[in-house]
Amino acid sequence: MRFSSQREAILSYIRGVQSHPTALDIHASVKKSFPSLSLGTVYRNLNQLLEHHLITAIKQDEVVHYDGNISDHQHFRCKNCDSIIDLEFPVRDIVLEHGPRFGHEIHAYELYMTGICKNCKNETK
Amino acid sequence: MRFSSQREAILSYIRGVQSHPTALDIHASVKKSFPSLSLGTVYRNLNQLLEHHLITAIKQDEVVHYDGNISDHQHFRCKNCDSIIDLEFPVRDIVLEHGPRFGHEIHAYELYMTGICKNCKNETK
DNA sequence: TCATAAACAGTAATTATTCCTACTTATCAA
DNA sequence: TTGATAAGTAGGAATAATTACTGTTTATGA
Repeated sequence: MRFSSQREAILSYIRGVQSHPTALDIHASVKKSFPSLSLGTVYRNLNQLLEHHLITAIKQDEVVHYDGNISDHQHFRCKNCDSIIDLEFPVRDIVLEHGPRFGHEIHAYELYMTGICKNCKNETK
Repeated sequence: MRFSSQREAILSYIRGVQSHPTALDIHASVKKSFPSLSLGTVYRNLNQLLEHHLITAIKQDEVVHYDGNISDHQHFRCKNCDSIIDLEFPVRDIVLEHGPRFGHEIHAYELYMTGICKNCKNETK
């Protein structure tokens, strides 16, 4: 995989934010420094970066969100403000403990939660 | 919510299979007994059934899959044969145990796994 | 420096899902 | 049992996220 300046800009943008941006978000932001950046290029690069495991995708929503944090963690989406928040649960442990008895080869897992985030909960009080 | 014959046919089809069908699958199958059934009707009913918690949706794939089993369970998708298999992990326990310390109100959770299923693993041996 | 494979921009195409409209049907009160 | 009406349906148009295509540009290794 080559590293074009567009690709680097896209990757460093994703790595630099906590917000789990969508392809459109990424396009809008990176376009500021690359005015000619096309949306197709964003998608192509996202797929390349995914294939090389440099980023991950969150697909539970209608739109795909991307995450530059590739450490083992989970996601929580607030139904009120729609933000996606990183959380850490010991999912790996229960997958390793209970997984083997089903007989399948489990390569990856993902725990996704929804509800009302701390901020929204306090605001409505 | 009224119960039209189409709606009943769609629900009983989903409840009667283990395969986690897509809207197209459901349309194709239920159309055999309701030749005039339109795809729009299938989608509208799926959304109604979801709202009333009579079915659940699996959104990790490119296409949405539907599940008539509303008990607490998890899903595993085989990357080889693409089938989705029900599994039971004690996810509820770790969400109840570790969830509260983050301060968010967790309403729902979903653990999704991918890998190679038992059958495909044995076939390639 | 050059050859070439990969990447790019721009645009067209695809596809799952939703929306819209006119018609039909289930339900419930009189 | 009959009407009124709100909900449901079929069929097709519209939407929107994503992918594919084309001709041009650029990164990389020899």
